[in-house]
Amino acid sequence: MKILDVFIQHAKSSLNKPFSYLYDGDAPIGVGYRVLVSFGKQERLMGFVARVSETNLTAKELEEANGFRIEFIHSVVDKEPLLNDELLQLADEVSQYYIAPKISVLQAMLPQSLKPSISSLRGPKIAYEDYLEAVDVDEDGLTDKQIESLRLVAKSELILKREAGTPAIVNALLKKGKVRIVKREKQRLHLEEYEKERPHDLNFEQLRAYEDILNSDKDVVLLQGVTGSGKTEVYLHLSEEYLKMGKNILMLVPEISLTPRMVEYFSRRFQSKVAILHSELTPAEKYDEYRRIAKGEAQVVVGARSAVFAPLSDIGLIILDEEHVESYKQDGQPHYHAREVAIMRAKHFGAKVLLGSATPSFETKARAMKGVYGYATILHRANAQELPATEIIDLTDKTIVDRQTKIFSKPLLDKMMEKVGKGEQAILLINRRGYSSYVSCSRCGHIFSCPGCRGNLTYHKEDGMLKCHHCGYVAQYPEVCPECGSTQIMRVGFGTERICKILNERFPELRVGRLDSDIGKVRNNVQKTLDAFKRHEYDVLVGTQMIAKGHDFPLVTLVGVVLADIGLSLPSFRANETTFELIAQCVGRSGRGESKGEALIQTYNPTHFAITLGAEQNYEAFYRREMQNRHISLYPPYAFLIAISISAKSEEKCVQASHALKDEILKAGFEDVTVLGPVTPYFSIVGDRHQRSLLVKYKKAPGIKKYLSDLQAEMSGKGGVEFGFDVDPIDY
DNA sequence: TAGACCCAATCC
DNA sequence: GATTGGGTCTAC
Repeated sequence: MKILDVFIQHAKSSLNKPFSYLYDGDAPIGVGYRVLVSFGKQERLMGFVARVSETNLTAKELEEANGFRIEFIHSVVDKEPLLNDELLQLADEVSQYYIAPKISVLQAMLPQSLKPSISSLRGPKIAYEDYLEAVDVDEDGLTDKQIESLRLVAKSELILKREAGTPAIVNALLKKGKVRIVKREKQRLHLEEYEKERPHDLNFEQLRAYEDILNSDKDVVLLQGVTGSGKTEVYLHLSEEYLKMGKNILMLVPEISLTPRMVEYFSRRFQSKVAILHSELTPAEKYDEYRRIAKGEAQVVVGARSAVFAPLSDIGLIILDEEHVESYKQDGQPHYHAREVAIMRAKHFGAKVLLGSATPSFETKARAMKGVYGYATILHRANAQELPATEIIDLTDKTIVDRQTKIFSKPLLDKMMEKVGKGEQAILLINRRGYSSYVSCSRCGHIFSCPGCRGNLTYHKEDGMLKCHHCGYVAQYPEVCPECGSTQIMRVGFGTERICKILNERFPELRVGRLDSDIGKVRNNVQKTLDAFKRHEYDVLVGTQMIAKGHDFPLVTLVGVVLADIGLSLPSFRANETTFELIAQCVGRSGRGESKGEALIQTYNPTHFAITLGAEQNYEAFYRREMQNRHISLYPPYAFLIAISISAKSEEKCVQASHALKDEILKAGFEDVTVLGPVTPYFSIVGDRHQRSLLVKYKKAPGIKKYLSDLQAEMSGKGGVEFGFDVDPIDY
């Protein structure tokens, strides 16, 4: 008889330990198999086998020896282990580094249909999907959420059922005959066949970088090349070299929308098989691709963050394009960073990691300067284009602001119309992160906020509703102010929607496209909008950071940053860095075709160094200057950070526990550890729990993660207090 | 005093 | 994460 040590599907710190089960069946079993088990009063849970041992004892003897009864598993789910030794070991390493429950790491590594979770059994083999079609758009007697959903369906002709709203809402609409179900065959991934293409010759600088990388004795190399310097060409030549050696390539891009382009590059260049892996594939597509890779049918894998876990073997080279981009760090648990995971994996294979960027993250740049990483540079644009002419526009000068629109300056509007008149295109960039517009009463100043989480509600023109970006609450747009009864309700601030509307009012003939995360929610819409822009169906594209990355639009000769300051006001030690990056990156977007580009940056802080140096694309000066700040205040890369979030139903308990935890850590006797806080985070209540956070800072504190992990195992869950970690947090 | 409601402990 | 059992609150 076998004893199986099993991790239960629930990713909770108090369950982050193996539970023992018995098995004496004939089906093969081992580490990396999933099993169905009962757990307490829960009849059917998924478990993941982490250890197998033989025993000669009977169930009864085992019960006496252990002091508790060991149950038999229900069944073995898999016919073979889900993960190989390399990936199992990686799961351990990631779980330890990020102080995250092991099961959460396994769940992040595997595609939906293979996750150690009971939901994976609903399987990817579904051939049909339910779509919705609007039948009757009369909104009488519907709830706000139902109206929102109905309007969405009506607007989109045919929409996936699960994208139209929660099942409860959609079912209510179905029952009332407002919408009906249309069945459509589920699309499997279709990879295009591309014509083969001969390698392009590298120019002098590219060649030198290529050789520097290839000959470097360092495992990790930073390739710092200005925007438009042809880093991709270097990636392709290096890949060719590694493919020739019989090694495989993992190619990571920061945004899902960048994968198709990269896949095309690789497919055109090599006859080798390319696989795609990212979170917007359907579960079935993802399952197919995952299996293909695991069976060794792919030599190149292209994908976003989670593709770093692709079951590719014999990896020779891992490339992270635009390595500084924040989206490489996962928001939720486990808070892993694809760059660090890539380095862990590369170590196992003896592979090389190539980090490419025009504006490297400070962590990477500092390591390259210290000689920990190798360093290669490309200082000039590939086609010897000049960098765009950049102008900073001071919005505090009221005479320069356009009276009608209030948010645009005259130079920006003039320049935009001039370019469009010449048949060229413009991009307007809005940095909305950490900033939301709101709706308020202009008589009494009442601000409409979300009853659930206190976030401000924002107005959405498309369906005329107020929405909470944080929790998804929806309400009708108010006729009168609930405080004073006034009807003078106004919308303050701006988002992409409003910018588009203002432009349309001011210039009705202008064709304006919009791209932001709201649009991005509907599958493939991002790509459609980008393609349409590329085909010149729009003159101007308004969008968030999404458009500042990677895409090549030859006709774009003007980039306007509508308000550059927003990032600066964020309460983060990275505020300057992200502001600089945004400006430098998007200035680089302009003028990639024949004609010289221009960039205009509107700001209330025209002399701030992050903005002036960003406009010049002077990374080195910015790096030197900002590194002094980091040094003085002891932030990365001069120190390591671990953010701890503490939550409890009672605010008092939460605060108490936070202080207790801080004292505990300080008492533990680590030499140079400081603990900041507790502070109240921006969203102080999530669900029905109050939140506080601590920040642990250290330069060198061996064993601190083990200590924190043990502390969590010991204290978590007691007294209704929970805590979780974010190692190397992005937004602090 | 039954039922509603909340909390904390437990799960192999 | 889900379930439960025991404690307290509350409505009649």
